[in-house]
Amino acid sequence: MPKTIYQSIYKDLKQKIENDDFSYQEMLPSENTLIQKYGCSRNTLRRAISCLVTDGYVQTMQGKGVRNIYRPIEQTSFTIGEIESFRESAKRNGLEPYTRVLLFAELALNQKQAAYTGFAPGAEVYYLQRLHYLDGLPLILNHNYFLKEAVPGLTKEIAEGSIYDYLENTLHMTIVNSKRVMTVEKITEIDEKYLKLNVEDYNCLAVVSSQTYNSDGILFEYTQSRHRPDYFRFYDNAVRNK
Amino acid sequence: MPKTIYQSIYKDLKQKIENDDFSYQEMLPSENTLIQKYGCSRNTLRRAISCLVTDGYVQTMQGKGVRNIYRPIEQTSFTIGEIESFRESAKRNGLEPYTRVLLFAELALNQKQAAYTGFAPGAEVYYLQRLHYLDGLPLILNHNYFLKEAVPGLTKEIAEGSIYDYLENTLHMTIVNSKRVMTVEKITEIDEKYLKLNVEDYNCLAVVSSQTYNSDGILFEYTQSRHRPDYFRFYDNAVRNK
DNA sequence: GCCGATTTGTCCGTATGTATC
DNA sequence: CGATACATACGGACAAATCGG
Repeated sequence: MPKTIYQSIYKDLKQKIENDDFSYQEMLPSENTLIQKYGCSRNTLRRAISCLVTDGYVQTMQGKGVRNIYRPIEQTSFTIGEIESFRESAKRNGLEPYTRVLLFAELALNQKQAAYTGFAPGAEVYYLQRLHYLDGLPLILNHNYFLKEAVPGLTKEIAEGSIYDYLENTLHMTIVNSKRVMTVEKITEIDEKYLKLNVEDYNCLAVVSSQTYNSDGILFEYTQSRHRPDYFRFYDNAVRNK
Repeated sequence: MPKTIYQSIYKDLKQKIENDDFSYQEMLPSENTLIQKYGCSRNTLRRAISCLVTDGYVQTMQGKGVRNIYRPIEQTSFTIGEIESFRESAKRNGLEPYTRVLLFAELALNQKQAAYTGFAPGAEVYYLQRLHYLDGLPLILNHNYFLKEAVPGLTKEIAEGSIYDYLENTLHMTIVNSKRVMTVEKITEIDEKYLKLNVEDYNCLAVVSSQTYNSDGILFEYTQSRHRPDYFRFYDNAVRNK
C-alpha cells in the first residue's frame, strides 16, 4: 500500500493507463484538472506524473500537456526491469518458481574475487550457486556472494526459498539500489550442464552482474545471474536530457 | 551548458564526485550546508541530489545523510547507458567512430513489420542498414526505420555522418525518450559477414531494440542494434521502491 | 502576426513528519 | 530528550512553450 499522497496518485494514474482509460497518444487531463480531482498541491501531482515519465508511460510537453505513450508488452518470456527477487519476478510474470541450491559455502575473498565483486579483499562471504526454475524449466544460474557481516545466519534452507524475504522481513534490512551491468558471455561447462543448453544452438548467455546496497550504505551482495538467452528480456526507458 | 540552477548544481557535484573530492562511502555535506554554499532553495538542491541518486552516484538516508557510492568504471569496452548517438558514445569513450551505410531504402511497412516496429501498417519509412566501426573494428550492425513523415529529406550522405545531428540541428526535432528492450539473439549470415565473427567463437549477439519518441509525441524511429558480444556492456542503476 | 489564455517548467519559502544520533 | 538530517507536502511567483482567436 502506498503511504504517501504522491505514491497513491501515481498508482491510480498508472492503473488507469494500464486499464486503457486513456488510449494510446491521448492527452491526460491538465495539471490543474488533476489537482482539483485529487485535491492535492501542484508539486505533489507533478511528482506523481514524473514517476510515470520515468516508467515510460507518459510524455510531458511544455505548453501542450501530458500524452499517454503506454503500450502493453508481451509477457511471453521472463522480463527484468526493476530490482526484485526471482520469486517476485516469477509472480509478476505469472509463472511457477522453484529454486535449487547447488552449492552453499563460506569463504574469504582473494584479491581477484574482491576485484570483481567489489568487496574488500579478505571479506567473509557466503557463496551460493543457485538454479532458478520457471514452470519446471531451468532458466537462470546464479552465483551469489553475500557479505556475512551484513547477512548473518543465512542457511541453505533459507536460500531454497526467498533470500530477499529473509533480508527484509527477518533481518529488517532495507534494500536501496543495485548497480547492474549486462553482458553476453560464452557458456561454461557448468552452464551447459545445469541450464541444459545445446551448444550447437546457443554458445552464449545473457549475464547480469549486480552490486546491491542496503540502507546502511553497505554493499552486501554481489550476484552474477547467467540467463538462458532464449528466455531473457530486459526492459528500459531512457530519457534524453540535453 | 546547463540552463537551470539545479542542473548546474548537479553537474558541479557530479564532477566533484568523479574527481574524487569525496572518497567512496564518504558523506556529502548536509542539505543545509549545500543550500548555503550554492545559495539556492531546498527544493532545488534536493532535485540535484535526486539526479545523482538516479545515476547511482549517491545514496540518501533519512536521518543520516547522503553517501557517495560512486566507483569509476573501466572504459575498456563500448558502454551504453543513456540515449545518445553512436558518435556521442564514441567520443565519450575516447574512440574513433566511422559509419558505413550498407543499405538505404524507402518502403511501406507490411503487417508483420508494423507489429515489431510499432509503426502503423502501411507507414512510409526509410530503412537503413548501417555498420558502425570503432577504431577500425566493426562493432554494431544497425537496422534503422525512420518515419518519413517525421524525418523528411534523409539521404545516404547524412546517414554516413550523424543522423541525430541532422534531426536536432537541421530539422530542429527534440528527442524525448526511448523505450528499449535488450535480448540475446542468434547470429545471422549478415551479422557474420559484416561483424566478422567466428561462429565457433560466438554464435549469438546482444540486440538492443528501441522505439524513440520526439516532442510531438510521435514514434519516429525504430532501431535494432546488433552488437558484437565481446564489446557490449550495458550499465544500469535500479532503485528499490517499496 | 499579435495577444491573451492555457499548460508545463523552474524556483522559492515554509511547515510538518520521520529516522538517526 | 533534543538536535540534526532527510522526506513529504503546500502555496505562490515567474518563465517558457503552445494554441486559438
